Amino acid sequence: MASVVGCKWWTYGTFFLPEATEISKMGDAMKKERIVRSIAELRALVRSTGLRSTGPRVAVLQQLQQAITPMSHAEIAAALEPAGLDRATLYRNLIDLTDAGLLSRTDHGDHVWRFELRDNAHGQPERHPHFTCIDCGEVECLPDASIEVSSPHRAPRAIRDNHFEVQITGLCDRCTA
Amino acid sequence: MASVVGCKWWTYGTFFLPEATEISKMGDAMKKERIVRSIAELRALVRSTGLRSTGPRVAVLQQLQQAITPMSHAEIAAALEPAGLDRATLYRNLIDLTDAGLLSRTDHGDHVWRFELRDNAHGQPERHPHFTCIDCGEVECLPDASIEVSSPHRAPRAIRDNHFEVQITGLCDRCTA
DNA sequence: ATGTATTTGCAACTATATTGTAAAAAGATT
DNA sequence: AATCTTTTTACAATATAGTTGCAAATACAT
Repeated sequence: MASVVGCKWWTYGTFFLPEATEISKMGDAMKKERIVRSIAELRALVRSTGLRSTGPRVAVLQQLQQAITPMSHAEIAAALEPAGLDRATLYRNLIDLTDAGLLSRTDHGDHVWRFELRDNAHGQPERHPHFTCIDCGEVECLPDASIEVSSPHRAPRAIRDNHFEVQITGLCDRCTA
Repeated sequence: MASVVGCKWWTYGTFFLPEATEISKMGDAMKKERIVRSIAELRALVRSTGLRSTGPRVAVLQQLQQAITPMSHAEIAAALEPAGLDRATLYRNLIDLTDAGLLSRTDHGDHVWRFELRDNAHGQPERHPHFTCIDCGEVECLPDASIEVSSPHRAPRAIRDNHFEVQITGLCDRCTA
């Protein structure tokens, strides 16, 4: 008799996200921007992109909306594998949700892909620069206003048109001390 | 009788670098900064760091001093493996030369480590921002003056102290068209 | 020339990410 | 609610990137 295997995601809700990330650590600016969506809203959000609303996808979105910084595949897997999520499925979902425009996938200078919930609230996707510590790897969100990119002659048009992402690397305060 | 294997690097010189990268593609600013060192100078440079001057190391430096943009491990390997350089040796040398301060290792936002000759000519290591195309992956060096980072309250100290690297991603002119 | 520590080349290995697939689930239709 | 079609999942197998172990070869100080 075959052992019972299969999807453990037939329940949407409480058993996801065993450890909630501490939202209290967020800066005020980040807190203000944050929109916390219900399970039903997340399901609708997924379906609005044409993708089907599945347990793993909602769990990923719910995890990321609780995160205070972009999360790597490994970090998300650590949070959701205990509940039965498959690593390959997670990879595919992260790519699918990114292609669908719900997530952004960035390499913050430390050679690790990190995923972040995109806030498309105001039509234009919200954007802010990130600071990554070259020592401990911690990623910090910076206010948008902190970077001024001038456009010298010969600079790519994307810079002149303000269509770009900025990534800063250095030693964080904790690792400097 | 054992087959003849071993180091093919006993000759320093001409047979390295089968295809020279086109220096003519460089912008004027980059050209001006460029210092082209002889084999003897490169050997001395390596030894000045405490590392031994070996064929593979000099070949790597010579390759990078001809490159107009940072090069990935794969690109360097493609250039030097035909001459007999081992992949693992290349990995180790890139790390060693980086640790010694002769190279910089950066991820330009596309999840590929790239290496660049550092110009320590004026005591302070030269630094400039990079622009990486999110479509074709091409990396472009930008003039240092093009980025202005203001330091808002709560920003990491490294930003205030001007100790950081800047990486910009977007669509390059070719991929925009 | 000789001796010693470093470095190389090769192979084995780990970690990270992708692909193939049968079975299961989502959502549309009845 | 039952059925149907397409998408998605879970597991396995595979690919890719990077690291480690070690005997032989090399660099370079003496």
